[in-house]
Amino acid sequence: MLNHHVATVAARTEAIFPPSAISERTLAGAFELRGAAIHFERNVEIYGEDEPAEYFYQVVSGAVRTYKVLSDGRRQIGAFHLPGDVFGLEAGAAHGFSAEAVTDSTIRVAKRSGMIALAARDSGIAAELWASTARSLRGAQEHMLLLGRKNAEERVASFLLAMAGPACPDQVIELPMSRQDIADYLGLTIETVSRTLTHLEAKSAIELPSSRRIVVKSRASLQRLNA
Amino acid sequence: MLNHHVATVAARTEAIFPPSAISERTLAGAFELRGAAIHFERNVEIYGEDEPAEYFYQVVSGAVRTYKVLSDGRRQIGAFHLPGDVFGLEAGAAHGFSAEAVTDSTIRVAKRSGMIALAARDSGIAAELWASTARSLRGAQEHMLLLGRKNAEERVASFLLAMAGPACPDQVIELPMSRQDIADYLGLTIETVSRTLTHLEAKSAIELPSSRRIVVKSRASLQRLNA
DNA sequence: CGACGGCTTGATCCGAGTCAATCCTGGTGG
DNA sequence: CCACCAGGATTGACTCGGATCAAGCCGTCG
Repeated sequence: MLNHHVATVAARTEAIFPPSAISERTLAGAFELRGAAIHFERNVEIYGEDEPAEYFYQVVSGAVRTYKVLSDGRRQIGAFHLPGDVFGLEAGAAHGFSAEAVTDSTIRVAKRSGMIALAARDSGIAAELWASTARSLRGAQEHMLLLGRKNAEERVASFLLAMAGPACPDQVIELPMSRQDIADYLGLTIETVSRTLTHLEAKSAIELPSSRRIVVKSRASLQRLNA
Repeated sequence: MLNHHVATVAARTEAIFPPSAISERTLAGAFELRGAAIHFERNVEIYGEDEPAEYFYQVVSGAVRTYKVLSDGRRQIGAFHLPGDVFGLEAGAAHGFSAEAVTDSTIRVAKRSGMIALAARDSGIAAELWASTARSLRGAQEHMLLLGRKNAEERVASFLLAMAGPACPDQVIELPMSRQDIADYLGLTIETVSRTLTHLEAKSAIELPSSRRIVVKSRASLQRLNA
């Protein structure tokens, strides 16, 4: 989802409440209290499609990709989850897609049954659970527009703007994911992603000091591509 | 979403409870009691993107499309909603996408604020609200895979199988939507949709007695295209 | 009966995919 | 500290699936 919003909520929660005063009255707080923090190494599976959904997850550090694959191996990444993001919120009994660590990541894990019981008692938690799912849905809607109707240049520009977050001149983006991940997220091939980045550099919209680092030189020209 | 599941829940609810005994303990029941049924004519907007989200909606009869458009008019339909389906469930204050009636439709409308208040009191309602949103998210995930990674023939086959619902030999599909709607749902052009249908007919997977009616002759050959 | 809108069909084009070399570059071991 | 190596990234040549442009067709409704 590339959602920075949840991250700030989590950070704020930690800032306001010293550890001993963390409350279960918020989703982030509930994760703090009930969740074990587990470390996953790069490219390790967190859960697989159709596995029973036993836990809910929150990224503490690192990055996670959620995706589906066709039987012949074609992969579509639905979202990247960054620190603070909650994922794996299944209402049904089984996961609808798989999740893997993009980089070495720390993930807080909370029992689904416990969280649901908590939500049944506390309507505030229930509301946050719902809101978080609705936020994911909104991201998915936006992404369907990209996948169904945008060309390669527009897709890459949208991705860069989402990764860049709030405006800031000469912003440096540190990409946690490979070109293959970006391609599978944008519904393109690595070659097209690479060519498009090179092309954007030629137009001096961005700079590419290294393959995992991108400098946004002209946010405006990226935005123009977003229609 | 082409979700037949919710439809059956609604139908069951009506079957079990005579009107006077309808309970607010279920989402469908809450819609029954609190929702006004409104008629929308073909192609009429139900709500627009970025409008304040004042209501939740449930299809009683007809069909609804939810979609986003780019500034130059390119349109992506995220889901079709059939009788029983709930849509427009926004956790935020504004709608993230637009909704229009595909055909003349009756829509039950319930005040968002009332429904949220009800969910705060009744955790069962809260759970259903969340489950309904999660179901939409799952549909969106599936659709991202289609839009990002399937070819034209696979897209059309997936669509036909989703519209056909549970197996049944020589099943006749009555399409409520135009070729343009199908194209905008599948991320294709009308020409490609039309050609692909003709091609599937040539392979005797389907028959096309009229443009809004499709007979599934070989579910197996459609499924083979689904990978 | 004619006209209009939605659908189909055909011809051609083009953007992204495929296939095939390189080219880094970051990590390793000497 | 430097040379080497492997895997990811870039670049190029060519192909191809679906878009575009352009007629017709057909069913419906006045």
